[in-house]
Amino acid sequence: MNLLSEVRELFEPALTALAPDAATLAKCLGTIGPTKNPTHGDYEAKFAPQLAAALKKPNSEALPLAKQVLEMLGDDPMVESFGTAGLGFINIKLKDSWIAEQVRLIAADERLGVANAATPKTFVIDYSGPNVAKPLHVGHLRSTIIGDALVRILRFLGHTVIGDNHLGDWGTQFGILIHGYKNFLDAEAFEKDPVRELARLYIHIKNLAKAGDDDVDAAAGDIMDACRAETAKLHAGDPENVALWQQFMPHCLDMLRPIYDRLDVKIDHALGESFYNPMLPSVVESLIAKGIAVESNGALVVPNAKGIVPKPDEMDKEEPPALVRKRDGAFTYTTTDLATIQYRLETWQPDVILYVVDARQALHFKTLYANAKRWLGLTTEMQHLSFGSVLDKDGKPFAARKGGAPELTTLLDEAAAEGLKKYEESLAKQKADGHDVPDLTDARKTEIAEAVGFGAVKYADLSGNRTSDYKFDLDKMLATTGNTATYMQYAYARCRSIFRKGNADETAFRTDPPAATITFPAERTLALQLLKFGDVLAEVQAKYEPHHIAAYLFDLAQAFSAFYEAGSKDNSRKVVNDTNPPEVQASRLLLTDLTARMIRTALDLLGIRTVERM
RNA sequence: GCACCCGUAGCUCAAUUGGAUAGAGCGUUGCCCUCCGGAGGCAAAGGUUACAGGUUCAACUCCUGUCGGGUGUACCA
Repeated sequence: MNLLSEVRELFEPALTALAPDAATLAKCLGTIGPTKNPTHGDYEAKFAPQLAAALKKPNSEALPLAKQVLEMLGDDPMVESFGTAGLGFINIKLKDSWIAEQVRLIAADERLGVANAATPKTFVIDYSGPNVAKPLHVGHLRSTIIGDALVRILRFLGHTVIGDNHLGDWGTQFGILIHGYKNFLDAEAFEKDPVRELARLYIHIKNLAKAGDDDVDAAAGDIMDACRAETAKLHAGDPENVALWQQFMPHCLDMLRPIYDRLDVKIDHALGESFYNPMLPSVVESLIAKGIAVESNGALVVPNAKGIVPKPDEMDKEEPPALVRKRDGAFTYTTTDLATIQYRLETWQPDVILYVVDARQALHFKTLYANAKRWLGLTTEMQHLSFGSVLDKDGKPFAARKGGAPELTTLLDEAAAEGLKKYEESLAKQKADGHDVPDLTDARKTEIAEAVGFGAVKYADLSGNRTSDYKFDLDKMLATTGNTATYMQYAYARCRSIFRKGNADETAFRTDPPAATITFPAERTLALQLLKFGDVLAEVQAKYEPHHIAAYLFDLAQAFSAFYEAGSKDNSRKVVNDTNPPEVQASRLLLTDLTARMIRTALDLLGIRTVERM
């Protein structure tokens, strides 16, 4: 079920006959879409002015052209009526009976009418990628959440998706840990809880270094040099430091695991920088052999896009080259990323590689792609899906200066606490209003609290398409009214409750659904909205923009609310009402159950949980 | 200096990628539970889409310039 495609197919024969070339045809079909303004009907086609222009006809010919197209179409079981307006815009109203029948069809489908991709592809999605030696903070959230949603969505659409967590497990942060371990270790604490002690050491060193920055203690300023020296020794294969790295790594991964678990994020692979370390010398050799990398200033570089290596004093006019080996012989992240691309191509043969990484690395990915292309001659689509960096409530960057970004663990704790608070408030209110509400077990309450709290945090990331910076505002993030995950979760629980009240056989409704009928406007709006899920997923896939799902869900939940509210003013419009004809009640229960399934499926694609009661 | 991203209601964000009257949520104001779940619904107020030009039947969207914010600018990743 792809509603938009079906509408476009209606017009395709006529437009093919009239359009002078394929480009015009595609452009004309592209103007067909859902209406913004409901008075214009359900769908609209705005190709007439463009088609007239392509045919070198004056604008006054657009409206007659639109009418000519409509005459070529004839009748269709889908369409109630066509209309034309203004310059030649065509308005399309779908037939109620057709909508109702489509609803019944998608209800019988496990996939809710969403077709598998016509040409399944293999995707590698590179996301999350934290530096493992330090506690995660909110800045790591976006990549993890957006990447996870894309994995879920593309997989649902029938693609092969490989998620890869490109851990930062080989950098300076380990020098910090090693230096800390050698100089500031609390052996007893390390024995008891290595994860906590490593985190403490990291923060301790950073604080010392920070003090040095402010010239409070000049000697402390040298501490980062000491850490860098430890990093260099590690990379040079110093046995003691390598042994420490091997000792630390499992603990570092232990720090990450609970966070991913709480977020319901499972990443297929975690091939970090260290994994590629052994391959780097051969990458560089190959770059030299193919004449791609050249020596400059003692370092080994790949020339910039213009094919030149600017001299140091020209660097402010020309783009810099990409450094693949430093003067001291160490490799860079460009080298690692090239090795990573090569490994991914050989191992998975992907059609597409997506990087979910913040916008500051835009230039790096641009040159990386160009260089990988020259080096490997790859045709694989590579795309950097960028997003802005984290700002504080006042819009200032979370600089390393003061405070810094809150830790993720703390954020998740607060989110769950807030979820619990909201639940208990709601519970108290319902009791005060004389409702008979069952006391749930603590386990159930925790389930609700986490669904609500974590859902709120995720939704904050997934409901917007901002490529600009991300303003971190805990209160807004955890809001549970309005356009939030909670609103959708609540709508779900309410659908489930109403369906239970209808006392109908759920399984039958999902395998051999009753006929749907449309009896009032809000019911029609809901039914039509249910048919649009496939269109939305197609759009999400085309642009890798999950936020359209959030917009869809909000529209759906609102459509359901309006459908439901209609019953509070008019008993004949209630979903469950024994005085209504049985087939009317069955149809409304079908819409209710289908709404619930749709919300649950769509939230699941965003990685957000639902609960049966809340 | 150069390059990239961004600027939409008081705040946070949408806008079918050039289409009809720029839409939501929060906040503000006023309504709606004799209840099929009020974590809800209805309504009002709030806009020269940063500014100035240009392109065309049509511009938040494309082009040029200005202002403001962010980021990047080879030996950190």
